[in-house]
Amino acid sequence: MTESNVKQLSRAFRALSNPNRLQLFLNLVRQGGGDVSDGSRHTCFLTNILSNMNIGAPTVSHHVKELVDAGLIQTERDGKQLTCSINTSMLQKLKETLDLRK
Amino acid sequence: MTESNVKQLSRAFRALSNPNRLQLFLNLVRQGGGDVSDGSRHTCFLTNILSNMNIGAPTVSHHVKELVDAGLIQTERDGKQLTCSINTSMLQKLKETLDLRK
DNA sequence: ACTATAGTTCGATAGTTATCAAAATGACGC
DNA sequence: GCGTCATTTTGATAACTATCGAACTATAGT
Repeated sequence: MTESNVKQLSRAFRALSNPNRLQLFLNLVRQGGGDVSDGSRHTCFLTNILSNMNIGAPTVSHHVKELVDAGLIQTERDGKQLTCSINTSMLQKLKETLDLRK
Repeated sequence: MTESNVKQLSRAFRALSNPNRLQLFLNLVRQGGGDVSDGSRHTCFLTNILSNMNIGAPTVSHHVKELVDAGLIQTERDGKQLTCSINTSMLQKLKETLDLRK
């Protein structure tokens, strides 16, 4: 495992290390019902999330950016709103990292 | 998923969110060759780790404590040295959390 | 008891992070 | 172009973290 690989992984773990951000991410992941064939697309409605969680819009925006920077999701503007898609390959990498066998 | 569950998970992710600490943890995990039947026991030789990594003893000690507090490992004194065992059920939890199918 | 080795605790510091309120941007419909 | 909704940027602040050197504790061998 190279040093830069470790850095990348730790960055992703960091993105999941804040309770609110993890909750946000899990909302995305669990939300399912993706409108894209590979099932990786989920709508990400910041105001919606906002009403479910106890944090302000700027903070949500910040958290989304962190998740993007960590390579866990991508975002795309869709009119006034955002659409987020989960980066499944990064998820896979994280799971493999946590695997004892191998 | 309860709020306290999310907190617990985010805590574990946080423990893996520092490159040096993640490297340390991976060393333990990959080290294998456990001397215990379930394969979950690994020797954790802080001075050894110390020479492989570029951080001081107090810092290593701190990182180990963080991993313990996060529920990722347990430690036991064995003479002058430490023995660490991986908490496989916590690893399992983390992997499940990252699972899209659920 | 003395020494060497392994690890921990303490105190300090520089850097990072989560959060907010306020202001700014972008998109849409009228 | 104006108002409104959704999100972002900016600037500030309080809290947290990684790291170190120095001092400390614990264990084992002589």
